[in-house]
Amino acid sequence: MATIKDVATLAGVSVGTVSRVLAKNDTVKPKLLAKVEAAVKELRYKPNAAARALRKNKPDIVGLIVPDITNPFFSQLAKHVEMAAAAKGLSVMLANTHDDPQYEKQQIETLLDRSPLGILIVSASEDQAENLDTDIPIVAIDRTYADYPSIATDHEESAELAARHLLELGHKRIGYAAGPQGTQVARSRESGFLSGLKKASKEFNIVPEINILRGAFDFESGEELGRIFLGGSEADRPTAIATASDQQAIGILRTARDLRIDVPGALTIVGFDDTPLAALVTPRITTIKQSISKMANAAIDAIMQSGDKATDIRYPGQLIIRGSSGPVPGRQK
Amino acid sequence: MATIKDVATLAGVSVGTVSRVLAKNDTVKPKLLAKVEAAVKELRYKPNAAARALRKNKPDIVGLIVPDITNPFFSQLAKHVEMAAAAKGLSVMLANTHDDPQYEKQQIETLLDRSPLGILIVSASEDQAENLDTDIPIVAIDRTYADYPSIATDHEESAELAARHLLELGHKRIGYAAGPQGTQVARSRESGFLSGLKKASKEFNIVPEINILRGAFDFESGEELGRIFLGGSEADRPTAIATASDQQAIGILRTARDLRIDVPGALTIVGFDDTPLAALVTPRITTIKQSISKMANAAIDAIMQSGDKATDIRYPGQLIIRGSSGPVPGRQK
DNA sequence: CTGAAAGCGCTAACAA
DNA sequence: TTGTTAGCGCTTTCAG
Repeated sequence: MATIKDVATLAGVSVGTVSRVLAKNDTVKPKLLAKVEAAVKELRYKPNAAARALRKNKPDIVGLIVPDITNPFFSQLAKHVEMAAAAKGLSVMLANTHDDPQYEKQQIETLLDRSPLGILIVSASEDQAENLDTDIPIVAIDRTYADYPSIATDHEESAELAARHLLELGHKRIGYAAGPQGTQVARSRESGFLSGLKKASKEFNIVPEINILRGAFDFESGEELGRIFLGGSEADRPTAIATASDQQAIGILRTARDLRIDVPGALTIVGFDDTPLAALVTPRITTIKQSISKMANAAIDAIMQSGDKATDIRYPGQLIIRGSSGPVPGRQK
Repeated sequence: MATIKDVATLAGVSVGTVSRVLAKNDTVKPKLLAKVEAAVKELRYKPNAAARALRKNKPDIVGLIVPDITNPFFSQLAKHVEMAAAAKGLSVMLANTHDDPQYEKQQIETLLDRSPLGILIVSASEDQAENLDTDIPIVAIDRTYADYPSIATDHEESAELAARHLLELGHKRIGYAAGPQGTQVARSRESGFLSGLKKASKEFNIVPEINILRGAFDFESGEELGRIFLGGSEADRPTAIATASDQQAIGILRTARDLRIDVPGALTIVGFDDTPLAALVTPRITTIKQSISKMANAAIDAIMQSGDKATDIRYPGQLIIRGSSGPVPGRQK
């Protein structure tokens, strides 16, 4: 590979001059400028990123750590992070933790070794995590991570939206499929749902019977919980189930279909996340949408500000009403 | 940030010695080694990646360029690439092209500027692309890219599997939802399906009537094509439709459901890719599975060999039979 | 406006 | 076994 020296020699100028034209420093005479540009072209010269980084000591990559890029929510996040980063001239380094705190630690270390501008993390270890021994700014997305600033949807408030929606539709026997209790995000959604129920209870004059079941965020867990929720007689089982994730919701939908329970006729289902999947199944799932692009942009901004003011940011979720939710059976439309 | 010099000073040794212990060079006396390690710890010393890269001139990142990380197939690919890379001590840089050849070019350029070990690309521009002006090894995955070696599923042969499956089930009126003709991969799958039909035609003694419709790979396109395929009378419309992607298959499934056409009772649907989605919908979709992890590993290997022997690799696809395919209506099970 | 030269932090000879 | 030192390719003073 050609170096800046080669270019300088070929153009008959000094390396300083070449560097100047590369930096678009306008203090170079047109004549020399042309010569240099010609030389650059001829030698197919590409400045060496490592040398530049070393000299300027200003990294232009950000690390993104997610539990599993295969999860639609995270892949959307990755996409938006990449876009937000690209808009600022940053590149993103991707790492998966496979939901393993041990592996997560390792991934963070190797990422840190690359001395990035900062690290964005959707943690698998959440609050058990300890603060890192580094000056590189770290910001948590979607969940918390140790004491680092976190940017997320207001899970509590968002889950309230779902609760309110169900009561508004007249549902009384309500199920809630919660996420793993080890995660802050699952706990927030659950408590938010409960408090939402309480608040809306007065407004709609309904005292709901609530049944909470807990599992993982994934599809299989949804199926499983669904079987428990829907195993009872028609008079016993919930007429509406809210969940902590779209995957759970879809799992429950499957179970409902297996049991020949009509959705939304006999059962209303509400998801969380608004993953693309939610709009693909039949019926399309009513869910809570998170502002992924806003979070991504805020995260990049936070990193670029070197995380000077380490403030948490919360974005409201948005209720997206689709085909999977309807009025309680027996009530006129 | 502390430098190697600081460590050397604190430990009372030379930078060379520090460098040696960092390199795990065993020619350092235990006494000094201990001192150095203590100093490293105390100063929280982290070697500077840029300086190291500059000096060694051996990059340890690979670039991965995909049209859209949000596409389940690509996110799975990204996951496996990341894993394969991590196993070799490499990190991966992610870039999306949003299916835009213009943007793709740009992404490649910025990636190239980071002088990675190599670049893995699932191209959006495919064969229209020109070879790049660089020595950095590039390998195409899933599709071709200019003249670079490509690692992919044998789309032709895999599509034949689908064709054979349909004929084996006794289907005669067959639809094929092809992908965009601008992509090699879509063309291969289509021609493979056709030739598979021809081959199996003798074996099963069926002369199929084939109807080909073309669209994008996505879900919406599937719905649209589905409406055309299934718009005719029951006697006219196909009893089986194979597709170029799972998304198309799911789109068609949706249409079928809207039209109250039973799957697989009245219509068999076969997808392609075996994305997680395929197993989530009802009924689960029969599809062709690609060996993503094998491709990812082969790609990383190819990059690490500096692409000396630029050979294409093709992996066979695998027919995954699930609920969306059944015998032609009227035939006994 | 341009050239010369001093490093950025690190590794790898080469000496000692 | 350890210290010294010459760069890796680039940017950026500082002179001129």
